[in-house]
Amino acid sequence: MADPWRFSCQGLFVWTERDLKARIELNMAQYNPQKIELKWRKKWEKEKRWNVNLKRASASRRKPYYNLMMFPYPSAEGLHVGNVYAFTGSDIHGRFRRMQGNDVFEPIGYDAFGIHSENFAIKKGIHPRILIKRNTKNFERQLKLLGSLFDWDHAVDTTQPEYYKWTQWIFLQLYKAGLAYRAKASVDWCPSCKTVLADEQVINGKCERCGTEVIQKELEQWFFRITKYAGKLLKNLDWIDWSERTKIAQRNWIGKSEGALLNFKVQDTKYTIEVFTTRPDTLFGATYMVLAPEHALVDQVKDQIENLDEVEKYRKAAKKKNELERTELAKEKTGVELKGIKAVNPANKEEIPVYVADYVLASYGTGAIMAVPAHDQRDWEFAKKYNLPAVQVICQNYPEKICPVLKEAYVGLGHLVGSGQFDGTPNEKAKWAITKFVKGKKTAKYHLRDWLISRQRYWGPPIPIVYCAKCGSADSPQAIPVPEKDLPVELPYVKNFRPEGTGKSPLASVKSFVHTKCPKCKGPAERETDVSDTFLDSAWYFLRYPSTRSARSGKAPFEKELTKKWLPVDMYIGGQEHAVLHLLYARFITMVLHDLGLLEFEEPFKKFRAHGLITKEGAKMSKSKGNVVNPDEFIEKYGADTVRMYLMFLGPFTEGGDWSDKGIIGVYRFLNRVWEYLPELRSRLLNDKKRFENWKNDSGVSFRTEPETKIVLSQSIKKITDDLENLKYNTAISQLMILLNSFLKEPEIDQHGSRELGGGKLIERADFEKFLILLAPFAPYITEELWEQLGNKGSVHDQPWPKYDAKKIQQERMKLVLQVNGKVRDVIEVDAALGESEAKRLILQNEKVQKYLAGKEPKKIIFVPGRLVNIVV
RNA sequence: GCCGAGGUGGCGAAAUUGGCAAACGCACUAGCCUUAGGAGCUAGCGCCGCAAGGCUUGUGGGUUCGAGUCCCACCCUCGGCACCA
Repeated sequence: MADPWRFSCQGLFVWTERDLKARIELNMAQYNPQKIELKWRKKWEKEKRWNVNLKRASASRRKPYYNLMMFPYPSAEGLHVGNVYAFTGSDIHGRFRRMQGNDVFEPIGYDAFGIHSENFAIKKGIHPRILIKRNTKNFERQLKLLGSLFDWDHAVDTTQPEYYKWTQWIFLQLYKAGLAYRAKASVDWCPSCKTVLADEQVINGKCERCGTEVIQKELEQWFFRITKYAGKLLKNLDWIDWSERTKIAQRNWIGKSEGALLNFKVQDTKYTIEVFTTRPDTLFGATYMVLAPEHALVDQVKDQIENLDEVEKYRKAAKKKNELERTELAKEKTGVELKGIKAVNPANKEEIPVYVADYVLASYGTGAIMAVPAHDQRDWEFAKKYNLPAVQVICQNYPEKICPVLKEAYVGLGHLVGSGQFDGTPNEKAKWAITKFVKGKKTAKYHLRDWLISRQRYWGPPIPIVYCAKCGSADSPQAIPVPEKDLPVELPYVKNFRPEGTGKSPLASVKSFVHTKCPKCKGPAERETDVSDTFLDSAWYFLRYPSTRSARSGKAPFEKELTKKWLPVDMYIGGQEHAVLHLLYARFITMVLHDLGLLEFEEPFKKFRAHGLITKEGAKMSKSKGNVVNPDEFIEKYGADTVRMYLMFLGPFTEGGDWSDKGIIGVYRFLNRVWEYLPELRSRLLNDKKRFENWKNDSGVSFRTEPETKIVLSQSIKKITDDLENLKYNTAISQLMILLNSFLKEPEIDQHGSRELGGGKLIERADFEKFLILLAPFAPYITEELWEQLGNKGSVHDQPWPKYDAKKIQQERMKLVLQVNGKVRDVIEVDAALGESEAKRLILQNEKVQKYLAGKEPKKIIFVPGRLVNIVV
């Protein structure tokens, strides 16, 4: 074997002059990332270098590890730096796990359905099918530059019939389980996107996508009963290993409140008003009631309302208002009394008036409230305006019985007053006592609403439902699910894919699509023309990845064996912005499939970590601001290794960072130094070897002390390993820089064989190899090239993760800080094992310290082993 | 209003969790090298001060031998939710 780096005695390496010359020539060439990255990319692609055999991956030796990143939406602009940031951070984690001995499956795909693609297609006048194909191709090219572990054989595209067939199949499973239902409801409608939106897609009353104010529309829509899972979605948050921030966001979104359902009889009718309240303890203070304008009771007792005209006018006006107007912060509350209608407070049997007012929402609780002006600020304001009495029933001064006169609602703790037999009870305790007293029901309500999945758009999977007038009636045709064997319901190619704003999808005008046969009675029937929400596509894609190549991929969405082996996902990395959308929906769908016996787990992602945001000059990147960083440009200039490392170096991965076009040069310089270190290492090993031999022959002394570099190396292995484990890539990179600097600074052996008498200092080839291994997850290309140039067989990426020598981290000598009254006065070098008495002796002797003591007697001396001594005077 | 994250040099940021504040890098300054440099190398670089020395982690207080880190009060920035009864 012509390995010029043959191992020799004393841990040194020798090689022939001829070999050395060839190597030096080769390596003197400048670092050319484009060249080496192309070389390895080609090779890796050809070999499908990172693909794992999903079936064969065995738990016995290499454990399967499913490393998932949020799949991108392939935009026309191409890969965003934010994408590169997320994917690199995730890939480094995958590479780290791989080197630690796991079989890592790292798939990628495209979330290509949805309004964003469609809106862009409309703007450009290009059909989304053509556009997405183009974008996807460009994305693939860019993604391949990054040097990630992607398994391209398992790529997924949500717009392909073989994928959305199963999205539709999932809809059918939910339908069969009674979890998908159609209902007429007042829903959020975006006039610009011309479609309904899910609750989660309305931000401050505006459309999440285009920022247009949403309006309310009464439409018949498909919903998923996610509220049925509210309890479980909330409870499981207690044990899943997710970023705490994300969990809190989900908890807030699910928004559980504990309270009671109470019934108020409506005088002279058969009706009762049911209210939900979190404050049943204040029931004696309820002086009126409020119904949401949409509340059914208004219609039921119409005949008895004396001012029906006024009431109807108010209801109509309320209906016209959009969400924003209705929830306007500073807005004054309005309402109308239902004259002639009285309700009875079940606690004290008093008759109280009933109002309709739009500050009460139909969509929460029961759509009706009991108003307690003394203890609720909103009720207080309303009562003040309409001269309604406020009766204080919670007193903070109990038992003094002198309650301060209220200037606003008192919402704090206290004891009950004016509440009959409950007087004197602490209010928390009174809650359930009063509930019981009036035969109410303790219950919990959630902020979470059912997931509205219908979209009146073109670019999505058609909802697999057929409406049959014969099975139902002409007025209300029956909804018949498309049989599973007839899936997919293919999305037809439609020339005019623009939404009309009629409340119907563009598919409604495609006769060949709409007219079909009823699967049940075979009579003529019409298809559902809405498509489903993009978030349904992405709610299950991670289940599909492992199974795309399986023989049964056409027969089942995910194969049992593969799913068992690879899921749930071991690590999921993605943006915090999906905390309540995608992540909640994915959990919900997984839970449903679990309950249907299709999955063995109910939580899809064992571990989730949210990465931070990349900004430019402190601002979020956006086209309108013109501060978008194009990763292509920088990859071309500096190479992917540099771009990867620079992004990770910016700041903690979980917090993001600020991109600077200038700062990237620092990392590029670092990689250049790494590159140029190789020839230096060679010449140095040769010189050191010769000098070492001379010196050894002369003196006969052997090495005693460890070179500084060895200590730094051990410290670095520990630090980098810990940092990778915690996604602290920025400090891991700084440690790699420190390690290289340490190599560069390590003095050569001088002519006498040693830099210092008796202390040989040598850098070994193995040290540099360890450095390359540590660097490999961050910069996969350059490390592989240098690994090869070192004459090594195999790949740096197949090396086991280095272990460190715990003993070497502990230095023999250490710096001891000397303090007087907590202020540092000197730092001295001492033996690491220094004891307390010796330390005290040293500090008292110290010249500088004595100056500050000024002859005063020390009151106390504190010794912290391994760190400092402090004298208190 | 509620929930969350944060405030450290000119800039991005570190700080083994209570023990040398500013690691690592960018920018900057000086010198070397070079025909040249938006290349490389060496050194310097929180603030005040000629120096000795003093001061410094949003503000004010506290605990401690010792606080960027813990406690109390307040100010500011960013993100999310928001008439949720």
